[in-house]
Amino acid sequence: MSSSQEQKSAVGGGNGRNGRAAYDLDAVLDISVAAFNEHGYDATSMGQLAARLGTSKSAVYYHVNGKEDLLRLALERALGPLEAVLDLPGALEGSAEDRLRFVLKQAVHVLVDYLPYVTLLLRLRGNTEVERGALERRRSFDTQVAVLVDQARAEGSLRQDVDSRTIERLLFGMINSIVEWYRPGGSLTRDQLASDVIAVAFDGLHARGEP
Amino acid sequence: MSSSQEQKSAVGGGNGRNGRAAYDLDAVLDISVAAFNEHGYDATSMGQLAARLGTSKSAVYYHVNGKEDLLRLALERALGPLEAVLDLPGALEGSAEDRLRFVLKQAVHVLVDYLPYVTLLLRLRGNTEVERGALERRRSFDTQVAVLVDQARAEGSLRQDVDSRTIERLLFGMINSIVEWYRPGGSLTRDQLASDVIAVAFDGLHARGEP
DNA sequence: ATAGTTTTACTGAACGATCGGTAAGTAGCG
DNA sequence: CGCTACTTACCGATCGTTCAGTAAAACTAT
Repeated sequence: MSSSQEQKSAVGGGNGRNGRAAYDLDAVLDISVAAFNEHGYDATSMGQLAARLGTSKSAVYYHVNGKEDLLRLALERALGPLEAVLDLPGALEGSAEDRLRFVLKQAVHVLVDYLPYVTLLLRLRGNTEVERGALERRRSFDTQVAVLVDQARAEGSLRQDVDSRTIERLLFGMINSIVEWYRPGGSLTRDQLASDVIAVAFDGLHARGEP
Repeated sequence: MSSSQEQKSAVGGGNGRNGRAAYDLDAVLDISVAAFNEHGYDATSMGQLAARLGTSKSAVYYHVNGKEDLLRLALERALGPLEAVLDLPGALEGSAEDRLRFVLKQAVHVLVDYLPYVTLLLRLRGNTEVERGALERRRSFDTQVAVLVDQARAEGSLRQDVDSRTIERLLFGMINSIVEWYRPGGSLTRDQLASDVIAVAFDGLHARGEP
């Protein structure tokens, strides 16, 4: 009954001319987003996408309505999980500092778990209505975190000498940059990365600071 | 005798049909880079560039060899000043921590002073040889800073519980993100921003910590 | 000072290539 | 037969780029 999304997916599919190949939407999306992230959305043509999928250009149009539709579907996969973080119990209960720590840690988790999709989101320029809509949702997320920073400052747990909007920007600058270098499967695990980020953000780089 | 580059520059140029309009290379570059940053390099056509310059498409080709040449010239304006930081006395003398602090602060200064050009650099995808060359130089810069982080750690001034390469990435994630939100002319000055970044990076967000 | 020449800074039209997208037809399945 | 998952062929638009021509400024010669 539940809407399933994993069925066949002949992703790397070396399907030749045998039977039915049957790409599903997930496979098309995964490969398309990978291409978008490698060359940029605008620099990636539908022809290149088709080549990577091992099919013709118009076969892609069987699965999606067009290039922009592909982008819209991909961005939803990043924005959905990200926005969901703010509704989790950990983001709603406890001290402002605890809630901030929770949201930041979860943001890192979403970033890593949906790495290609979030990467795509973070590189938007706002050229089309779809892009501007996604940027708007992202801005809304940032604003909600900025409120958390403000509350933590009012609580007295955060330094007062740096503007709170600046703090929020620098925090997400640090976190968002993860998509540019982190690749799962290495020695640095997702959870280790998240706690490293929180540690550096809250305690700084200095060696001192008794645990 | 010296090769001068500042001469006329009818940038916003409301040149009608009088005399010679005379754009110089600087004006063309400034306007082009602004357009690249607004819509992305690939999504910006030579036609749009010409429209913003108030001339025809082919007039642009009088000043530069082509779109990629425009990119190459613009990237040099970011990479030159950035690489120069590492040759300054402050980057070569003193303790590793002092040298690291100096380089980070100077990096923020370059970022702000050449904001549009550095912004363009930080958004490259490596589609062409020009882009790959620039990315290579940027990677080399990052590597040299990573060495500084390593030395500061060996000195005992930096925390040992986070991998030094991770530290360098997070540091530059924070610094580079500045191009996405900082605009000169506001209440936050260039120098204030630089010391905010250093303060947050080294001491963290926590309120505690006697100065 | 004037005429002739060269250089500068463009214009408008056109080029082949590639873009996103579509129309019509079809092979393999139940 | 009818449906799914394509294929080949093609469309108009736009891309970066080129080219022949030209008006105005700058330089040179008389």
